[in-house]
Amino acid sequence: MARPRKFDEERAVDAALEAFWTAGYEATSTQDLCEATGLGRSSIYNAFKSKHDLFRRALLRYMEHKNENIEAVLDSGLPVRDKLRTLLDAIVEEEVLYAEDGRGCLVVNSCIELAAKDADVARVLERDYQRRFELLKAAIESGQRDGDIDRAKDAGALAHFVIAAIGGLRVSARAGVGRDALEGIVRTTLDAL
Amino acid sequence: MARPRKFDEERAVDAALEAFWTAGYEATSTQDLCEATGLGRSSIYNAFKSKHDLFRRALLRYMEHKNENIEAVLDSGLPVRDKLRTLLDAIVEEEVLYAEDGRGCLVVNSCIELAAKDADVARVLERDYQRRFELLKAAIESGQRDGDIDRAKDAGALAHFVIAAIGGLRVSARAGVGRDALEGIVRTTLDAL
DNA sequence: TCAGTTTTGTACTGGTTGATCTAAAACTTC
DNA sequence: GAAGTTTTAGATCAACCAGTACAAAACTGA
Repeated sequence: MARPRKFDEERAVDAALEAFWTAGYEATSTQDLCEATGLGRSSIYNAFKSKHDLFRRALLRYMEHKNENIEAVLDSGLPVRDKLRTLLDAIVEEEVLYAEDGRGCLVVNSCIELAAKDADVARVLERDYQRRFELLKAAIESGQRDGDIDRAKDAGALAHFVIAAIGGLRVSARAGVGRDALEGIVRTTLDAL
Repeated sequence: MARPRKFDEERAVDAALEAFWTAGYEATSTQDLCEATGLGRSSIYNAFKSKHDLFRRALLRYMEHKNENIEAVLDSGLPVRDKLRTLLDAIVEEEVLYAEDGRGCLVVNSCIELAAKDADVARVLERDYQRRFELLKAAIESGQRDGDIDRAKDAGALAHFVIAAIGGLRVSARAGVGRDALEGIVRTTLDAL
């Protein structure tokens, strides 16, 4: 039919993700995106409608990847408390690791940078939150059936609490809190369940 | 000596704060700052070294104001748990209120937007964290002496936990979580102490 | 081989960015 | 009222912004 594309669209999204992740949406210029993807302006604007559209794709990809990891942990046969501990420990590990190149979590970053002024992104973030909420709530309810978590407690409230704890962990990490203190926060959070 | 200034520097910082608060550092242009303060370019650059310097001043002012409020609550004669409940309830109130014009907390916003790439701002944020940490730790220790909080627990760890909870509340609020769920998070947080 | 189609490289758009320069205006002190 | 000092207004700076226009290149199917 016609001239074929020389690049893989998914790869390009991944590269763009890397750029947005490290610098944020506003601070990433289209030039940066060209350099990160190795593509020319035309190729990018031909494959994606706009910088905003490319960001949306990158964000969705990030969420997909992150949620797969979460599901993997929650689908394991471990007792709930261990599942949640694994999840929270991973956040600490990640933040301590990322602290060096200073990128944090793209979802949290986007909540702060964009949710208020970008209705489109806000909708994506809200849907992602809902998905994580359902996953966590189901895990907690299952833990209640197993007797690992007090049945008198509201599983939904606990799920919201765990998600908030993760966000808090990430903000604190960016504020300069060290590994030990972060691990303390994880312990206190788990004690609350 | 010379021509006197026609404007109040503090007022200008306040106006700039308002602008940075609503849009973030990067997204606020020097033109926006001129309009927000009602000053000309020259006046701003004469009084402040740069956009960055003005932001720093605005951020410090915001912190000062916020910390005054926190100290006022912690200095009240209330039992610790009530102090902390007051603090957390105020966050929910604030976030639900701000959700309409969508600005959130400038400290949290700056942690996410700038801490990683602006060593200067990072230092300011770290010092602010430390200050809030000390205030909370002291309040919790006092609560332990009163018998309101389990003495076996580490006051420092609890203080870190409370700060993280506040950050988490703010991120969740920006992700679209509603008042009821936020209040649930507050309840769970208080139960953990 | 050639018509048809898509991708790609390059130049360019109008607009905005943070910051500076110059000179006039405004004030104090002597 | 003049000398000296600072603030102000407005023009201006090069650099960069997201996005587009256009034509050459590269491929497919006939």
